[in-house]
Amino acid sequence: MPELPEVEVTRRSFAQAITGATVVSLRMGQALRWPLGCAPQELVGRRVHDVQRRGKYLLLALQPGWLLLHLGMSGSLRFASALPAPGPHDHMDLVTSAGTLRLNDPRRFGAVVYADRLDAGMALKLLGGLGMEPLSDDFDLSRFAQGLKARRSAIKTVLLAGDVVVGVGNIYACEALFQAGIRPTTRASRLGPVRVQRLHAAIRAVLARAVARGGSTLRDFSSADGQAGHFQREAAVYGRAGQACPRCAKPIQLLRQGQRSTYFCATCQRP
DNA sequence: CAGTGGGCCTGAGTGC
DNA sequence: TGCACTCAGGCCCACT
Repeated sequence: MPELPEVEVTRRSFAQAITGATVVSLRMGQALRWPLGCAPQELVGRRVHDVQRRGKYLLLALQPGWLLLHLGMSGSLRFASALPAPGPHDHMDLVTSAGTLRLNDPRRFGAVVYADRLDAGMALKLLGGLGMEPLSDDFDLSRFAQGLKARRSAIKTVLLAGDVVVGVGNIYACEALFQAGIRPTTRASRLGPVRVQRLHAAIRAVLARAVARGGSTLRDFSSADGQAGHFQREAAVYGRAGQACPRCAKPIQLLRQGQRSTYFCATCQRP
């Protein structure tokens, strides 16, 4: 489940290698979440001059234009000079002068979208509503507090929604709330300044550490150079229902919020 | 208007 | 062994 750390680790694993390369061809396989938005051959000859990230989107800066990539839930990228023939779940091969960027995504929740510019059309629709970047200076404590104050739903739901802060998926929402000592069901608007500050710091800390560990490999995530992540070994609560809380040794609880599993410690995380 | 829940997908896991 | 069923979850969108 690629969340922000996995997407960032993926970005770092091929950004340097592809920067400066020229698109040789683009092959699209089965339909993904949205259509590409242009004819694949239109991209031939364009130079890739940067690989950026916004939330869980990877943004390939072309000259001219942008290629937006989203890994959905089961997507992963590979970048190599030689790849085997594409399999049934390989939905994109971006062949460049430096190597081929391949998207593999069994569940096809991912997306590859071309946009002339980021501030119009489909790109604006996808990126326009995104919240603050948690690992950048953009993640301002007072704006975070303001954003939470305006929301009456459960804090975990607000984190997942991504319009206050981006990139915090189910795993890292559970972990950050544990680290901050906040019950996932607590209404966001009821968090006081001290707990908001703790949560702000916890989100940064959890995500930064996950990036440093190469992300979480729950099923089969790996970065574009094939490296698996290791953060899942350090998870305090996620996926550990019934096991001892690392802080107080009481059993970790599991509940459903929306359609999602929430893991928490009823002792360490206060409503 | 904010909030909630459905649907998209397929592979792994479970129970009979 | 094999089949039917459930679950995993990011994100858009229809609905309340």
